[in-house]
Amino acid sequence: MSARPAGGRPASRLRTDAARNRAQILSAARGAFLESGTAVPLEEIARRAGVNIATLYRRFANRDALIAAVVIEGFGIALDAARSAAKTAQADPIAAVESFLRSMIDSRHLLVLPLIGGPQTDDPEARELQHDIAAALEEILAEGRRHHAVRADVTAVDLIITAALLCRPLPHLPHEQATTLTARHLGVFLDGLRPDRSRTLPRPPSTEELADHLHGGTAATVEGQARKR
Amino acid sequence: MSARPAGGRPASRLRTDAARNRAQILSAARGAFLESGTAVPLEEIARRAGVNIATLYRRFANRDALIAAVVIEGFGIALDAARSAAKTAQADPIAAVESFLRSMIDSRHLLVLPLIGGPQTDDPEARELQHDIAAALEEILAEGRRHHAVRADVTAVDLIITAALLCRPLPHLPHEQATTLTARHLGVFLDGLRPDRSRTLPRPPSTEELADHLHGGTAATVEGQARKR
Amino acid sequence: MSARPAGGRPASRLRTDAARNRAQILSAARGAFLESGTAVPLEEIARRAGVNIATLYRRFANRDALIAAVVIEGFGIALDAARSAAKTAQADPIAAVESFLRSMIDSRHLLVLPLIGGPQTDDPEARELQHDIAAALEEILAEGRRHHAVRADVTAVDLIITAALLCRPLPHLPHEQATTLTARHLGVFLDGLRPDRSRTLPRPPSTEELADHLHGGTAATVEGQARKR
Amino acid sequence: MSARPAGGRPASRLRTDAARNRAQILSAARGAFLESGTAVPLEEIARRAGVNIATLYRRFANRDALIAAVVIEGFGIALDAARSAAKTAQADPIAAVESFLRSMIDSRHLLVLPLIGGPQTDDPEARELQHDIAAALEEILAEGRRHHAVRADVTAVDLIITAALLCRPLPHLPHEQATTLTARHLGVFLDGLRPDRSRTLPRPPSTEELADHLHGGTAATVEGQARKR
DNA sequence: GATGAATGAGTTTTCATTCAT
DNA sequence: AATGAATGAAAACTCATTCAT
Repeated sequence: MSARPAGGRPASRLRTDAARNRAQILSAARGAFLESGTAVPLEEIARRAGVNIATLYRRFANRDALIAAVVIEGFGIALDAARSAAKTAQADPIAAVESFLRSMIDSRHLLVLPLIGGPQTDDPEARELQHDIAAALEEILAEGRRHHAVRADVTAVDLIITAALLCRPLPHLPHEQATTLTARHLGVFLDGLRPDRSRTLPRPPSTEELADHLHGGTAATVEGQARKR
Repeated sequence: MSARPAGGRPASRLRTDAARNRAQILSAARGAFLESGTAVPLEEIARRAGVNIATLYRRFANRDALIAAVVIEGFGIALDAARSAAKTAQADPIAAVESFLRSMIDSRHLLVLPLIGGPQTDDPEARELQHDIAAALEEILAEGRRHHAVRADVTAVDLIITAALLCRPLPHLPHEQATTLTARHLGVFLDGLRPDRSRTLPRPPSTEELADHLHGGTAATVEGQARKR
Repeated sequence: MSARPAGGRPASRLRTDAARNRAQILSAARGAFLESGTAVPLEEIARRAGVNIATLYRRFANRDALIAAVVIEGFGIALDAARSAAKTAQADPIAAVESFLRSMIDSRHLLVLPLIGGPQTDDPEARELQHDIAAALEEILAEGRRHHAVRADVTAVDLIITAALLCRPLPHLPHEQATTLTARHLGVFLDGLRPDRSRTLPRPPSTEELADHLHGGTAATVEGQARKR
Repeated sequence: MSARPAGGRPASRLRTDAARNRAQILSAARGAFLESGTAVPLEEIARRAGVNIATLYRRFANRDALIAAVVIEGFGIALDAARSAAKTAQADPIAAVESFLRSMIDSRHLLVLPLIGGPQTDDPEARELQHDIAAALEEILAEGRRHHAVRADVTAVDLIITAALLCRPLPHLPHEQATTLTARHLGVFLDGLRPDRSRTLPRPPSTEELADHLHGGTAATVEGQARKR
């Protein structure tokens, strides 16, 4: 489990009711982002949370801050999953990979597009979490390579990308079918992870090249945040 | 190749200049959607296209109509790719699958999220195109199964889903890196397609179950269209 | 009968098809004004008339010109009614008044608010028609006074005002009920026209005072043209 | 006097400043509707009221809501007038009718086309007010019939219609002349109300037939609201 | 003479954000 | 700390009017 509370920034100094408001706003934001994109009117989020818009603003300076908080929440969950999977890596590395990715898929409604595919945030806390996630995954892969259980040319970044691909919703499909189809894709992918591979993967970008982009930087979202407003 | 011009709806009865404007608007919309999401101000699209906003409205009744047109354009391209790949399926089915999926990735800037993952449209023309794409892919897979070149439990829908996953941009990454990482994911996936599979895929939804959703229905886009406005 | 064709400006020099277009536009305008007010989009009038908006503009320079034409058409009808009634004034003056006012009510869908209450126009032709109407009505009243059949303090302007009041639609009521209620009001009014009057009317504005306003001038419409656009 | 403040909807739960704004907007709307019709740009109303357009929208969801509020305000005034007149009915019924109708004319700038002739609203509050007005007028007429001071075939609806006819502005005429001419028409009408009538009125629509239309229903305004936009 | 097309100039409407209570 | 209220600034959408075919 991650050391910090999954919700992100310590809500320590908040009055009880204020803390409850904050949690409700985060939860409402998650749902609203999921249903209507990160460009939903903040007023709708406030309404869902049952608080006044001004209260939302007191808690989160602006839309970006709110997005960041939601993303960090998701990263916390992802980190928990990665570390949890890493603990089982010695016994069965590929099962650990599967466990991580399945866990990601199962809680993708909580993640709300964290990882790379999701809403932009350059919050330092988010960066740190991403770094820790990569480390845990690398640990799993190292174990896999040592046991010749996983093809050697796969990296932690590949797993993160895979998680990003799989977690993004297929908006036209009902949840259950989307889950099934995603699981099928994952099944094929996991089979492809075995070391008796038949094809060579293109050289991955170096970690350095990637570092900046894995985190902040300028984003070009396709379906994305659209206007920042 | 598809019979219809890749541009989608027959621009038949349009005056020459009007047809040119229409094409420019579509192209501008594609680019703008790609960069800023489908919620970009229509005025920016008009500006990019070098026409007045009212001209855009004369051609496309509203944002949804414009999105539908862009999607249909993308579906046309996807159909061309699927049919083109199907022609080579007899020689090497798995190469045909690879050809289709690479083609999708390479032209994802033209597709602008068509297939399942993309912006919603229930245009009947879009439905028809989706149906034709599925048919061409099924043809490839049938050939693959006959030659024992492709695992038997994979369906056309799996390929469509895969294309949808791979085509969606990783907004935080520069184009080149995104392409590389996507190609790596694809490499693993293709290896997983081989028939000597080690794991069983969950039962796919029946075509009937899927049919409705592959097309219209209620959408819940995450980063998606955001508010319809 | 009025000398000129009721349609207003002689459509003499128009090609046959152009003349037909002009008539269709006028008719469409009448209906549209009646249903949706004089601020209806001109494009809707064109659509109703089955012609292109540019054709409408070729025929009528702008909204005001179109309104004027419709009003003049109505004035022509009113003048016909007044003259027709005047012919019967000698036999029964008050019946002549009744005939005129009923005739106005019956054809109010053709009048589209001409007279004073209606859409503004300062077309000289309209002024002339108004003058002629007043003259015919005065003729009736003179006869009525001579026979002591009509109270002496009523003037042609009173009748015009009455026609204006009665012709304006009661938009919330179905046609039939509106007609009945208007007829009832008219009945009471006609009874009040008898010479054995019990009350004194306030002094009417002099013809000079009125002249300008009976015609053009600045208008302040209440439900009126609204924005000139 | 009516129990409710003439301003209509109880501004109860509004903050003091907000209530003041609301009143200013209503007043500005009344004036603007009067001068330029109910299709005036809402922005102009906001400007007159000295508030931002968004403030207007916060108070009134759209043009129709604003119109309804203005109409209700007018109905409140009309009800006050009717009840006030009813109190004097015993002494002189016809004077009470006159008092009501004159009162309507005098405050027609406050009414802004309430009653039947005016802008459409199907607000339940408006319906109730209309019903109460009719009741008060019927009371007057009953008294009149009892004293043989008013012809027996006249109903409350006739008086409402008369008020509607008289209150609608004659837009081409300056206020003073319009008032004089309206007063002259009223004079004749009142003389026609006397019981020694010479003509029979057409059968009035039953209250039931009328009920629905006196209130909501589909409207077809001539100069009216014009497009709803 | 007629029309498809284009556009400039509004108008309505919606938000993010700030302020005063 | 929470909220009702206000607002500036952007969009979306609509029209009258003109132009080129």
